[in-house]
Amino acid sequence: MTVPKPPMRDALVAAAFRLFLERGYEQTTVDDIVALAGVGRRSFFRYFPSKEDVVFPDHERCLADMTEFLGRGGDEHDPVARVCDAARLVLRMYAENPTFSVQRYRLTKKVPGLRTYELSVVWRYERALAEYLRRRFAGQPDGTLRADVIAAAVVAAHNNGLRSWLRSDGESDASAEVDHALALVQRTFTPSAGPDPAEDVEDVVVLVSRRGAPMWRVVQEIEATLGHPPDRQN
Amino acid sequence: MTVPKPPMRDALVAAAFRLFLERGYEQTTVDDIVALAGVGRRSFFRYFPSKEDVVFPDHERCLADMTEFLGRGGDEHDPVARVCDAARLVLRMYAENPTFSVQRYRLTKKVPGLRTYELSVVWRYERALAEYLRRRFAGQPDGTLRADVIAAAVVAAHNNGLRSWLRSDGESDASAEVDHALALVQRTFTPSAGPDPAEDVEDVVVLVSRRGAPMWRVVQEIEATLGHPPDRQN
DNA sequence: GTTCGCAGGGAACTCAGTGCCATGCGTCGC
DNA sequence: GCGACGCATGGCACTGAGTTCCCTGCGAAC
Repeated sequence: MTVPKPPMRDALVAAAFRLFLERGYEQTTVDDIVALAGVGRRSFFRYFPSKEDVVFPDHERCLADMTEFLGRGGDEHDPVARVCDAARLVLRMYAENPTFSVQRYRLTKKVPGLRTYELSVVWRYERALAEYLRRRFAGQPDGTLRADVIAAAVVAAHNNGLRSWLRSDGESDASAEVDHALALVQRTFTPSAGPDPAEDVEDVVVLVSRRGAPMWRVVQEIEATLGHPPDRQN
Repeated sequence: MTVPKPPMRDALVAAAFRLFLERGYEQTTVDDIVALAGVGRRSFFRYFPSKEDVVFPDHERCLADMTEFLGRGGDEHDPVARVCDAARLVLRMYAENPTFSVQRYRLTKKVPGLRTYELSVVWRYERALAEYLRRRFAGQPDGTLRADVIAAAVVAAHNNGLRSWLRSDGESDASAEVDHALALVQRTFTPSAGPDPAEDVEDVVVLVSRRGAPMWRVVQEIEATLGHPPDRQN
């Protein structure tokens, strides 16, 4: 894998952020960065495909981590809980370098180009989650639709918590914020999570009489059958 | 407002798409476009801030329409239903020019730069929806969180239906696809004020053997049992 | 007719990103 | 020890997007 870290890459990131912070992103040219880092211009683009990439130096690795996390099974767990855990990987990356994350947040908030770039990164996370859910929901009615919607909701909740933390300059409790946000999503999409500590589930047997009934009605019926009420809102 | 349509703008769009389709987006330079349209290069950037903008010539107007739609009251309706209706404005714009929309879809699917640009456009729609919901949910616990999540879910559902329609080359029923997708979201987030359209649902009978099973597993079983989308409301 | 305003044209510039090749440097084979 | 090879880096020139500044033509107003 990535055995030792290339020093040049880090030097470029450091130089870039120094200049971005003191004179702004758009006012800084790639030539400025490489001059400060003392390397050739061509080398910059060897490490970063574009000027924007230097602002998000670790997202590529994080995305790979998430893909790997979702790739290795976990199919015995609730799919929604699984993607929530996957989202927490991103939070962890942000939380590893609070000051860096806050600085970057301020940058992306100001510069439209960086905001757009960030969107494309977030989109890739969302697609990874959605693809996983699509696999888990394969064959189910509206499987891909539910997968897309849940993935989007998870990402939105995660970002809501994350940004709340970033706005506090990293003072608040990032995990608590995101956990709270993700809990809401999980509650919403896991149809009335009752005693959830899932163990042996082989012996689930279901009988539904009326095939034409709407799904939400079926769920309601199940909830009534199981005995715990659908704890709506809070 | 925009009294008569500027002919030059349309000429540029037409010329651009001719070239994009026959030789690809990245293989077409702005100089190629203005040469074909018979206008000066400078004029292109007067009408479109960037090369990408020529691919989405009407989104700016649509976004203004949505903002206006959400701006004028409607506060007596269900907020979720309201943003769903707002999302349908976008669908309508796509449906107005099916062939154009399908061509553009194929382009954006291939070209990463256009995909990214589209994301930034979609993001602005999502923000408009979220801002509206934040206003509606102001003062409520987790108001902004719920606003962000619901906006994301609505956009995801809309896009799911929209893309399904685009993939069918505009043959399927766009409204039906999107209505179906948005209905799922609305059902999920509207605090279940009872069975909504409530028709023949009395005869749903369910039997679940194992009470300790996780809810998601039960639902999965039900869906497998039903084997088909149970709630296709035509 | 002169003047004002404005839509468009055009040259020249900045800067991101790419392709090509030279250079330096360490390692391996002999 | 010596050439061969691979690899990281630097240098340079080129394309193409986007911008700045200024020119031209044309219609309306006075």
